[in-house]
Parts: sequence; structure tokens; C-alpha cells
Amino acid sequence: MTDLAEPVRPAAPPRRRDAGATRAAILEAARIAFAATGYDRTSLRDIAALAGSDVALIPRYFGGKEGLFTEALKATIAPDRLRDWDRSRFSRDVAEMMAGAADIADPRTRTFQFLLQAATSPTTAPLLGRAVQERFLAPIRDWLGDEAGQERARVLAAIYIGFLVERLIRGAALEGPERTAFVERVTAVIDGVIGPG
Amino acid sequence: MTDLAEPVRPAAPPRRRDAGATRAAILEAARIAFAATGYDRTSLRDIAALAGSDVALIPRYFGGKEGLFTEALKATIAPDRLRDWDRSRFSRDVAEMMAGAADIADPRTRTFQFLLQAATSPTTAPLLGRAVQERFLAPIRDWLGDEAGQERARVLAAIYIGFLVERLIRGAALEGPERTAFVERVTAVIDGVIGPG
DNA sequence: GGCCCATGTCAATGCGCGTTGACTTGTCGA
DNA sequence: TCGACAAGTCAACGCGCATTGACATGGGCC
Repeated sequence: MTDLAEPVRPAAPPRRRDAGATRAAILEAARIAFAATGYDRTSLRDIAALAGSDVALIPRYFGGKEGLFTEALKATIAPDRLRDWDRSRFSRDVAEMMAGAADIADPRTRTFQFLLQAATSPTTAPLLGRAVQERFLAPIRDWLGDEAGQERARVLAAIYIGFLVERLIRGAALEGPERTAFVERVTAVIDGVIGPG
Repeated sequence: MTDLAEPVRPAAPPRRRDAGATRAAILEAARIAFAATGYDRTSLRDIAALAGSDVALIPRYFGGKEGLFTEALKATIAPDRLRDWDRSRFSRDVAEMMAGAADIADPRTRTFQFLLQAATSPTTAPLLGRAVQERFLAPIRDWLGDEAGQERARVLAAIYIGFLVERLIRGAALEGPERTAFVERVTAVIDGVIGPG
């Protein structure tokens, strides 16, 4: 990891020695760093620097790198805010988002990258299926309404994931007419799934 | 990497010293190993053992680990037989394939796993982007016809990838009415992209 | 105010990695 | 047949990593 951001810790800590706060800072830094660079390319030194604490605390507090990753994964698989989205604007919002570059600051991007990273790690791979079911399929199904069924959620989730991967691979944002055409078509595709029957 | 298989080399080599064959064995071993465990978790020693050759040959033949990965990636993303596909049956064929379970024995699955591994590593993601552009998007664009433009190929590729991920995560094949509904909808989605304008 | 344990710091250790260079050995042409 | 060069082997190096244990220090409690 090259450079991400300044330390996560609050500017004026109420106590200069607070194990709970330190632990939380490390965990938050780990979520950011693991999502950004994956398990292997993220060193505990990176995480400690991002958390503004010492490397040696990590094995002590989390039992090691794997323990930290597991806990960060659990913390990342949280209920989505999909219900808050405006359904009439959903497809276009998603399309616009997909036309942009992958923004690591976006928690959704972070979550997705994290899950993708987890998929490639044999230790954490089994967690992924359940995570996707809980975090993607179930919310989407509920959001679409009961009449939609599992199948529409499945298709929508697949398309969503596909565009996330595409964006991840693409790197840069789309520009000009290509962006316009892309957004139009993605909007149409998603509308085709969530719209009628 | 723990244990994969026996060395790839032919049992009775015609020549005991054959740089071309050794290079090819290393490359094939790299394709298998990288697909299985990703860039970071695969060591050159693993690959060399799988190829039945020496570690030191890899930097010499491929210029280093990155060079080997790049070449393995290129070899994996070979020009597809896309042109041979029947366009009128394309969407339904794909949909039926997606409704099934992911078959590890299928070279396409292996290829895809390789790409997914590449996508999650920041080092290799740019390489993957270029490779996908050259070997995936461009053929699709040509296949769709010039009027289609880059943008339709992009959308189609994203959808394709998304369903591959979904299938990989899902594990089991779909059955009964859910399968029918899934196939119908996927067919419609793909038709919507490759069909009209 | 002073003890003492929780908390944080620091240096050191061992390991696996990619890479390098010197060396050996096979093989093919003269 | 034999020499030269390609091909393969081997040991070692430097580096970054996670982890450990000894040490320093802050702050709540008596």
C-alpha cells in the first residue's frame, strides 16, 4: 500500500491510553486497507500506520493477521442501506456510478472489494456465499417486493456485480459520448429487470 | 499453495534439455497455479515444483514474476471462438450455461477464476484491464458489428462477468421453475443488449 | 501522592520470498 | 571426438514480513 489517508484516530482523544479506542481504530484501518489492497498486499505495518498505533498491538489484540481479517470481514458484512434508495432513480444512479471510476472512499466499493478479496482467500471463501445472500440477494428481493421472487434479485445482483467488476478493472472513469451511451444502456438494462415483470 | 498435482512435464521427454519445452511447462504450471491461488499466494517455487523445473529459470525466461504472470494472463485470455457462435442462439445458450453449476473442469471456469484473481490484485488489475480490452472487448465489438461501438461490448462483457460470478458463488445448478424464469430473464437481458440498438 | 497494572513502545528474530551469479552438465555442430 | 555454448543446478543474498518478548509509561485507585 502506498498512501491512503491520514490516521483515522480522532484529533483530540479524551484519553491518551484507551485500549477500546485503539482496537476500534485498528479495526477501521484494517477494513479500509484490506478492501483497498487485499489480504496479502496489506501489511500490519500499513494498518498500524493508518490507525496511528503500533504494529505489535495487532497480534496482541486480534491474535494475528488472520484474526484481524476475519473480524474486519464480519464488521464489513453489515445490513445494506438499499431500502433508502429511490427506486425511480435507482437504475440511473447505479449507471452513473458505474460510469465513474472505482472510488475507494465509497463504502459500497470498499465492501465489494472486500468481499471479492475474501472470495480468493481459502479461509474466508465460505463466508462469501452467505454474505452475498444476506447482503445482496435478500435486500434486493425485499426491495423489489415479494412478487419479484428470488430470480429477479439474482439477475439484478449478477448484473450489479458484473458492472462493479467491470468498473474495478476499467480503473478510469468513462468520458464524453461513450459515457453517455454507457449510462443510457445500463439504465435500460436495469430498468428492464426491475421495471415490469 | 499446499498441494496441487504432479508435475506437468511429459513422462518421456524426447530431449532432456529443451528450453522451449521447459518454458512451456513453466507457463502452463503458472496458469494453473495463478488461477488456483492468485498472484500473491503463488510463489515461484510452487510454480517451478509444479513444472518440474528449477526456480531460477523463471526470472531468466520470463524476466521475473510479473513477466510470467503477464504472459500467463495473455495465454489464458486467448482469442475466443466467439465468431463461431450462432448469434441467434447466443443469449439463450449463455443463459442456459449460467443456470448450471460452475464446473471446475471447464477451462472457461478456470480462465475466469484466473481473471478474478487478477482483478483483486492492484498490481495485476491494470494488466487485466488491458488484456480484457484486447482479447475480450475488441472481439465482442467486432462480433456485434461496427455500429455497436465499444459501449455495447462493455455492457455485454460486464453482464457476462456478473453472471459468471453469480454462478461461481451460487455453486449448485438452478432447478425447476426458478431455472426457467432465470433463463428467460437472462435471455431477455442479453437480447436487449445485442439485439436492436 | 504513590503504587501498579493496563497500555503502548521498541528492537530483535525467524521465515519465505524473488532474484542473482557462479558453477555443472548435456547436446549439437565441426 | 571434442570443444563451445546452451540449458539446468545450486547456494546465497537482501528484503519485507508477522510475531515475540522485554522494556517504558501513563492513569486510575487506594
